[in-house]
Amino acid sequence: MAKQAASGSVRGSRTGRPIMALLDLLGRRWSLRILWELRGEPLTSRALRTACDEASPTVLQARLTELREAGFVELGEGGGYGLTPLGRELCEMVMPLHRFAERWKG
Amino acid sequence: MAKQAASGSVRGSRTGRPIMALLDLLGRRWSLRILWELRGEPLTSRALRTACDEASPTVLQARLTELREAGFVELGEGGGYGLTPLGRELCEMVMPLHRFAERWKG
DNA sequence: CTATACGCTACACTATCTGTAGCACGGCGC
DNA sequence: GCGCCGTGCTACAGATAGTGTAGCGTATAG
Repeated sequence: MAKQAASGSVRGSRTGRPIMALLDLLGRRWSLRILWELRGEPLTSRALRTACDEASPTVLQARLTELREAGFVELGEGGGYGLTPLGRELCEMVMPLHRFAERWKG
Repeated sequence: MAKQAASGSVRGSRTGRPIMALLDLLGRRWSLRILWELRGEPLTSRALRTACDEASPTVLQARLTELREAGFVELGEGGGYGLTPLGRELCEMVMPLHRFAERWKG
């Protein structure tokens, strides 16, 4: 499953506008969550799975591959997934959501 | 479809942490896109559908209901969907993604 | 009474996600 | 060598969510 990931066109990028591709990529299940859970130090695939409420490894692996192809996540040499500088930058934009969420459902 | 939306628990909020509920809500297909398309003036359901690349009305309607229950979107008296103050605030956090996306896939 | 547009829904089909199991590879103790 | 874990990653059946087309009920015109 999950095949046509990032290389040339992500679903939603039919218009060619990068923002649409990004919105689509982040709008898939667990994408935002993965970015969020990786905000600290790198996690192994299993630690990530635990952090993500035991989501099925199938999707996690698919998202991880997509996010890697997009250049946001990388697999460290000694194992464990971490954010690339680009991914960390993206993560910075997600962080404010934390405080927002607290106010939203407090 | 689309039943257990926002009221008490959104999928992913099993831990009770608001950020997870928000991340989950925004991580559904078209959620972010809808927020993005509504950044300007209110749109009618059909205009929104057109803006969203002719996505099926089924999901759009489902997302719209969820976002309305979450308090981010509202249906104006004379028709047309617009952002609530809270939704506009959330949208402000999505906006920076535009420039980021441009640099990402230039 | 048409004609149009609104928000919204039904329904069959397809894509995507879930949950459980298990693979190949690599270290580590024995 | 041997098992024993822990990696990253995959298979596959069943469940869920999304797609695309059609159409409803209401309202506002002409």
